[in-house]
Amino acid sequence: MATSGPGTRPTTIYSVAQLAGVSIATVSRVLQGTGATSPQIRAQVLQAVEDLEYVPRRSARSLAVQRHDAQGLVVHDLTGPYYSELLMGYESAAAKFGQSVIIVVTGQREDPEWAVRELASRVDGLVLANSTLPDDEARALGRRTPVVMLARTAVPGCDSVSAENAQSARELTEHLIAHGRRRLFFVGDPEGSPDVQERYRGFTAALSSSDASEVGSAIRVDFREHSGAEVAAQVMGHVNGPDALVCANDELALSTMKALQRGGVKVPDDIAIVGWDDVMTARYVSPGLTTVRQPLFELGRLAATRLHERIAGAPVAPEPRILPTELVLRSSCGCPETDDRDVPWVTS
Amino acid sequence: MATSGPGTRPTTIYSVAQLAGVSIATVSRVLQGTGATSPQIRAQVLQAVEDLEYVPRRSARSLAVQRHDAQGLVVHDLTGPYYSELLMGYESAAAKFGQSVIIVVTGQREDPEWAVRELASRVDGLVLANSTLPDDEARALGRRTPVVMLARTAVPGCDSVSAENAQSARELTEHLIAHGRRRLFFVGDPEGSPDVQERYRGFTAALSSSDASEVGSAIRVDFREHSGAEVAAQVMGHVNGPDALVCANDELALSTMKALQRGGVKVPDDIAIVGWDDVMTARYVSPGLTTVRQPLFELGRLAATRLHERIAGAPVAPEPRILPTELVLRSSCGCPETDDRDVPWVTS
DNA sequence: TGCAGGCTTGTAAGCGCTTACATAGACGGA
DNA sequence: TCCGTCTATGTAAGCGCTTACAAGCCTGCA
Repeated sequence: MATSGPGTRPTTIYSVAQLAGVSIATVSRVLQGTGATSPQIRAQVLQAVEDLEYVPRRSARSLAVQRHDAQGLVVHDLTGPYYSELLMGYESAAAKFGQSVIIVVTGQREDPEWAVRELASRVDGLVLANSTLPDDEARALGRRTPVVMLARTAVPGCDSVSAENAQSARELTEHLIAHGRRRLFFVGDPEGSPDVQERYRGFTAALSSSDASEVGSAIRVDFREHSGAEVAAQVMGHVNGPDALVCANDELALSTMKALQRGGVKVPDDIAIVGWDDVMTARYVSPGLTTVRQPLFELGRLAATRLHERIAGAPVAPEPRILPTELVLRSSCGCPETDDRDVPWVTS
Repeated sequence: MATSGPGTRPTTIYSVAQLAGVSIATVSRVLQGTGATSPQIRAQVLQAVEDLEYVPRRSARSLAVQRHDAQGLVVHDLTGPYYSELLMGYESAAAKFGQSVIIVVTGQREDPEWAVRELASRVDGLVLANSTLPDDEARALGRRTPVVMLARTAVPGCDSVSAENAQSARELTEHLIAHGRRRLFFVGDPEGSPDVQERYRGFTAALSSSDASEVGSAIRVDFREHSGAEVAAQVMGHVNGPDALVCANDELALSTMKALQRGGVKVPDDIAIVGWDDVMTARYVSPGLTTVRQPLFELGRLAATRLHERIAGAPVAPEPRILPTELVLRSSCGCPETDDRDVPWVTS
């Protein structure tokens, strides 16, 4: 029979106690399930709660118990399929632990550090993704609250989860070399993020232990889709241009591939192209894009889980947790076209 | 020189006051910028704040001022490009207002209503997307806290923002009819969401005011990518099957198209296919997918803005706010292949 | 010299909830 | 019948912050 119109004072634990004819302590005990209560009283309280549509104020509870039951997730941006799946994994795990998740996107912020500090004051712990805060700031945070690093280089005193990069990059590159490619270029900016840096490392490692002629330099461009045209222009100018492109992510790979095709270049005959992430588009284009699949959902889930453990008192894990990735061979690398029935519909 | 190791009591406004040699009220005033303070004292306080790395506890402040500076966003899931862009728009606007955003994904929850109630107790207002809570529950919430409906049918007493559906669906359908298509089917489940329902309405409206033979029934399948094969199977069985498919979203359209092509059906010659959302893949496949572009970023931003206004005391808008969508004609509908240079890289 | 009035600062009362501790019954054994 | 033990409930002291109000100080004018 909630009579909480606008203007009425909102219902508090006091209203409930009054209606049920008990003290607020009893109401609290009934609601928390802590302390013994007689069935009789419990029923009365529950009835009053229902009548009043009472929901305890989180802030009051947080203040009293010094706990927020919330986790903070700090990412640089949210564009692309990468983050939505990560976020799904994260949220679902957090939900399972009864934790809310508060998101901060630092990309466009004028003052990310402030935003994160403010965030830290309303959660029990933080997950920091790459390209959000500098390491020293992260470490400082780690001293005051549980922090889990996501897809970034480990920082002492903080947990860290990420997907494997260098090894898969190496395998991917070796795969291209096995296809007979010799003039391989890396596309993307290794300085841009630790992930890309690792991939570049794997790329050069594969090259240096092979007889591929070029030293595998990088075509440094921005991460996103619009860089493709730029790359294609650079590539098509050369007489002795690359015969294989290892791109830092799929968006880059796809847009480059499209720009090249539009310019009359045959993929993979003239140039092989591979990417990273296995976005949806990768399996729809022609030729299918060879790429590396990251367990994004799992990564998100793991981050949430680790943070929850830390919040619950677990010590910092000594070693970073690195999830394995998976080569997805389609035909942009030179492999024969397949039916690609292995679509990851049942990922999680 | 923060000495806040584990074990030390965390720094509060009291520590700061003590270190600065003033009362907590003064610290508060300096930090809030409310009330006059002498430059002298202010400097001392600020210094102490810095030394202690003090950040006010949000929960204490929220309790005192009865405000959270946070908004809740409730969505059914987060998969696909739809939500990531929406979320970007939402978060960026909220950040501009100094609001945190807490996300709840109802899709996998055992008890969404509880989750939302709990959410409501830690924010100043809520945005409810479609397929999350039933209308009556939404209305009930709207009575206790500002609520903005997102992409769902308007509920009296709540604001509402969404993208236009019926009219574009109608235009899309008429476009197919203009291409000479006569046996049009809708793919997707109109019962599934208000959005789809609207699109179906536009679809049938276009048909009934034309001479297209079929009455335009719907092939009812689930929203997501995996339904494509199912649709293709149904379609290919018929002798006099459809010559055009209007799909509820791009994932459905794309997977159906792929399955059909794999089965030897020519798109658009044998069957035209159109979708909805203009996901990234739509411009990479061949033939390019004709679809409808929704202003997702803008939609998110608008929702956040409207909610913020409501929280600030603005009254409920009498009319739902409906953003225009845009037909993106590529070639899966039968239009000649274009270069499709109009990629929306500069959307926002 | 005295005092009104404007600044600055301190005091203390909440905000709504949890929980340690006190208290009052109920029950059973001697 | 009395008392010790439990058990169910109430009392009240915080949690850390804001803010109305009181109080003290200084300035300038009569």
